[in-house]
Amino acid sequence: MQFAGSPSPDTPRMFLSGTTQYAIRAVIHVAEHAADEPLRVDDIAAALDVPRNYLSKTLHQLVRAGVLKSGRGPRGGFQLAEPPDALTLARVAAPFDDLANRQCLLGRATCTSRRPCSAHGRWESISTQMLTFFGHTTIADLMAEIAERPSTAPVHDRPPAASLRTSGPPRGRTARRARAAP
Amino acid sequence: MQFAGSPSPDTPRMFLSGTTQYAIRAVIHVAEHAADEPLRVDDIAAALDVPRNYLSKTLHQLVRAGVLKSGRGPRGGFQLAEPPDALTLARVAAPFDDLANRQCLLGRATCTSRRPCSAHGRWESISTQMLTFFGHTTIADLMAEIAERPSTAPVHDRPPAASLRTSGPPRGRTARRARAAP
DNA sequence: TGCATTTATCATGTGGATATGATAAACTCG
DNA sequence: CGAGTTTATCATATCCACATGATAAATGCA
Repeated sequence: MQFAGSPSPDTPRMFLSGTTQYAIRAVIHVAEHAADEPLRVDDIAAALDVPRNYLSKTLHQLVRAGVLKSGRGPRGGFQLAEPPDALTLARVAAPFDDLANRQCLLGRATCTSRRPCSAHGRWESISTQMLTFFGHTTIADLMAEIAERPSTAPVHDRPPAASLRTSGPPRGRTARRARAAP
Repeated sequence: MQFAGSPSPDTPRMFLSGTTQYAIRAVIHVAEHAADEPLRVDDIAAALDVPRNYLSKTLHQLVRAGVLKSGRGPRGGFQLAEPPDALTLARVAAPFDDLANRQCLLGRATCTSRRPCSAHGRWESISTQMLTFFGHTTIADLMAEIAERPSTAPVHDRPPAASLRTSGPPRGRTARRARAAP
């Protein structure tokens, strides 16, 4: 099956907004790092290759949404506010994109669940599957396996990760970031 | 399951662009009318409750795409260029929204079919179903039954719809369009 | 032919998503 | 405390989807 070879717009319309994509990727990236060491915006932005200042604002929204924790100053940065298997994509996307509230496929003002339009029923099953996907898939599901660990083991049975900083040992701070300060 | 009660944006992001929605609805509306009488922009815009001039431009793009035919002057207007069961949603949407070319869910530049990102496989099956939906659903599938019809019958167990008009009896043509010209 | 009708095209406006740069505020540590 | 680091916030800038209004071009008909 091969859709019409029309001219079509340059940038295909994305399912998730750019900001939502940034948010999910950022949370995944944070989750893939040691939980006891916060990640700075600069590092996240560099890793994702997205604009730093814009990402900063986006991360802040995730903090307000309770997805991330943040701290300022030296040793500041971002950490997960909850374990990765508790963070669904819907939860991460919520501040930017209300996935649950997608309405009539054709934008008909008169289309309701009472009087659905002709496209409604046909689209609904797919639409429902999408909601389920975003509601059930968690950040843990999308994390790359870190270091040693049976490659496909579910994230569940991992040790509690030392209570997310707040008290852990200083841990060296071995010269990450070779950026020369001017 | 109940997504986070976040503030969330005012206008939920639509799956199809507004213009694509206009286009599909317009084509359905044209298809629901007698094939031998062109429909004017004013009538279509009024029926869909969308801005007239903008719709005009959109309809013209459908003409260039071979979905509609148009004529100017008195007795001008728009008609289908092909029978409704030959017009898939993908075909109608193509000039505005390249559905087939949706890329990585998370917008990752490095995500390819060779090296898919962690979200890729999980999303793919849903994504594929959407493509199939738009590639298989036709305008004929979405047309309201014209004239007499059992009011709430589910769409399934309906008789095959008599090869979808194209040759049925003229079916009345009772005084449409009562606009008094000034 | 001349006029009314209707689509085609052009010029421009508006709002939101995305992005940038500068400044303020909070935090750590010598 | 004071200096350096890092997030939080503010003030704009840009681009595109969507929209508006005016004008041009084509068509049918008296």
